Amino acid sequence: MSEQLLELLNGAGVRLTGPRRELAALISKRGGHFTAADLVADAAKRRLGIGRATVFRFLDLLTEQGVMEHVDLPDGRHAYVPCEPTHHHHLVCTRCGSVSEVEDCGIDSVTAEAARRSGFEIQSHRLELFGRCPKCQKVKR
Amino acid sequence: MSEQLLELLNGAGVRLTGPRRELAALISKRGGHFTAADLVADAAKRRLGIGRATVFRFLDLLTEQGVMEHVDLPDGRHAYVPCEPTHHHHLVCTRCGSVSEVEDCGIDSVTAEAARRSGFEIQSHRLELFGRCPKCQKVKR
DNA sequence: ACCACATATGAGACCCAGTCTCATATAGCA
DNA sequence: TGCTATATGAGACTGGGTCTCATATGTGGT
Repeated sequence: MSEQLLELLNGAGVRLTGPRRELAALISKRGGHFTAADLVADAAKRRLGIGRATVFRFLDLLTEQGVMEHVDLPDGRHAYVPCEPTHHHHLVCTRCGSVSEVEDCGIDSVTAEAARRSGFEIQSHRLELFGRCPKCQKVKR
Repeated sequence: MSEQLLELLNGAGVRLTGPRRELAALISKRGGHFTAADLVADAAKRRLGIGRATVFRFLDLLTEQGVMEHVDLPDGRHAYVPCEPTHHHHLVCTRCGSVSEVEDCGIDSVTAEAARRSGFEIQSHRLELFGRCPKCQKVKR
């Protein structure tokens, strides 16, 4: 799983450094979303000596490569989520934090309709869905 | 326009204080979105002696009342936008910053489809559309 | 019109996420 | 193996937002 990340970076003209390997492993060990602070804490816990700046730089790098994205949780916190480098939307479980991806599910007709009504020329959009994943639906509320 | 805000607050068991009246006026004077820093600067420019904390508290208050919302601009900046207290989505002009609202444009079928495919039970969603408003489309790029 | 008191305020310290700088280290090619 | 562009860590810095606490003020009851 973290090999995928490294492989991708390899093909993108970036160096495969020690810190990057370690961070890739930490990220893949966390399923779902996490905050930058989580990752910094993970690294600190293992005494890897990785600086905050390096963590943020790595997250930026992954984001540029399209395998990481920002999500704003319903409570306003910022999270990062690993994902496929194609256009898609996120389904975030508000209980366990896991994230699924859905491809376009007919959103184009929605944006077209919004454009028609408003006169806007729509360039991009952001859709985030929050709810309970199948596993968490089974847990009593 | 700012009367609407004040009227609403009046009915919500909050006090109509001087600073709140002034902030309501400043907000209604700005169409579209603005950042908290903008509002702080507006107040400072008029030497109203309003503290930062008061500005943020007022924005929170309006958000609780549903007449103000957070929007994350495509460039990552945080903005506040005044809006109707019903469920809707925002169309943000990336050139002039104006904001329009659109009501549900068939998004329910999209969320239903996403739920079907993923097994998630969807509780809420957030959709933001970015583009050019009718006025800005006429300006040469 | 006044009072009492809950609620709101301003000032500034504080916190957290993220960025920048710069001297040092290192991946990866020749 | 050695060279050099690229990446790193430390820590200062920024910007958005929160907290505290002593003071001020709106408002309901008289």
